[in-house]
Amino acid sequence: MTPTARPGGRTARVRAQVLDAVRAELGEHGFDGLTLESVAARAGVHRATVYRRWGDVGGLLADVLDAAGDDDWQPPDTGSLEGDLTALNEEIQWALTVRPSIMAALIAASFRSEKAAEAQRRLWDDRYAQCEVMVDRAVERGELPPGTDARRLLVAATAPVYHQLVLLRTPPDPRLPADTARTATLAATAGAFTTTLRA
Amino acid sequence: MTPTARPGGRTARVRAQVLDAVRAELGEHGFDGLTLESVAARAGVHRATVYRRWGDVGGLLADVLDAAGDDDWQPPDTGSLEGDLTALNEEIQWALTVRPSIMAALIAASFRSEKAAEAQRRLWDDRYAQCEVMVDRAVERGELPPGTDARRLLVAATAPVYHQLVLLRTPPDPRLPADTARTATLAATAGAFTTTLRA
DNA sequence: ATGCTAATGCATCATCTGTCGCATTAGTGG
DNA sequence: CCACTAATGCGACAGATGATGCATTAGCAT
Repeated sequence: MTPTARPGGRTARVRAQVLDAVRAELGEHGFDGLTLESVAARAGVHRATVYRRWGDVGGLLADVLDAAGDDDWQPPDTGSLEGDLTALNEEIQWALTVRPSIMAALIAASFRSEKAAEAQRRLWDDRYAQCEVMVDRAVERGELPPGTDARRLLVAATAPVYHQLVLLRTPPDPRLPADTARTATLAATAGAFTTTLRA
Repeated sequence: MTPTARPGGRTARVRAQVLDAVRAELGEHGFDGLTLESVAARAGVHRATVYRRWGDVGGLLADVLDAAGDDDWQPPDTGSLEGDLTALNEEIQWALTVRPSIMAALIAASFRSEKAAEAQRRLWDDRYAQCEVMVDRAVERGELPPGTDARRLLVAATAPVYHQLVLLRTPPDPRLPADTARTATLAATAGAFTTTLRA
């Protein structure tokens, strides 16, 4: 949006109507049933407007994510690395299984829509960067050796959750977040992610 | 295919032409450029035939996978668990980055096509089941404690590779397969995947 | 209030995706 | 060889997706 854009009443109202419609359609019909036409109809907004402003389903989902505006999200801080990773994985599992799951839809859309892929990338970059503090705290507490590569640890801790729920499409298992967190913690404690231990 | 189907000359030839065309189109235009129309045109086969027989792009990719017929695939056997997991991850990394990557395309298509999703599921079930022998061997060698959950270990060892290459879309890193294998091995050695150690 | 223009609605068009009835060809068994 | 029918080609159609020119409405600055 350029500085001359009009965020006034109608523009904002259209956006709100459309994003509400996305959430409603996604909740009722799932990702497969989410079309630009159905969103426009439900929002009472003209198709051309939706195409012009959001481009494709991926663009819609990306904007739903933007509108959620989790700017105040904080990484978990439970007092232990394993607790932090478990809490983080619980959040991820929730985000992927809740109905409607914007996250799951965004991932699915990202294979077809550059807008969705970009939004996905930004979100993950932000979240992983923010979570690095969990690793810093663990090092300070003496739980982890200094020089632990935070990003690699975080990916190792969270990837199985995404893998099971998104790629393998297995039903959510309530133990998955904690199991995966424990695995990563054991590996990290053993120095799996320290850069100084690798020649 | 029912017992009365005709795998005779023309039917087999059409299939071969179409599957070759899929590979060629995927290699030249990527997943985004892969359409049923382009495949039919390139194969010199009528669109209606391709729709009838394969249904959608996912069906085409699933059949390419079937035709590859890796019935003789064996899990790696390097003499150590870490070596086996590293070799397995190298194969996965290769399969996801080679051009044309049937695997990457199948994953992308699986969010839109039940045929692709089903083919994906079967392939993963088969591969993970076949790889369990790697864990059995490690237990026999005394590398792992008895009662190690093979599936959980294999998912933990491979999920970061898929996560980085498929979901995060990061460029392939030649150290990724070995790093990830080492992480899973350290965790497994520490008992992360033993069912008896968890109350 | 007026002028300017961003944003939206409308109607229409083009292209893509998916399907279907009919005709033709190919493969099999007797 | 003939009969049967699975598989394919053809042409046409329907609906979905995406885009566009023009008209209208809305938001902002003066």
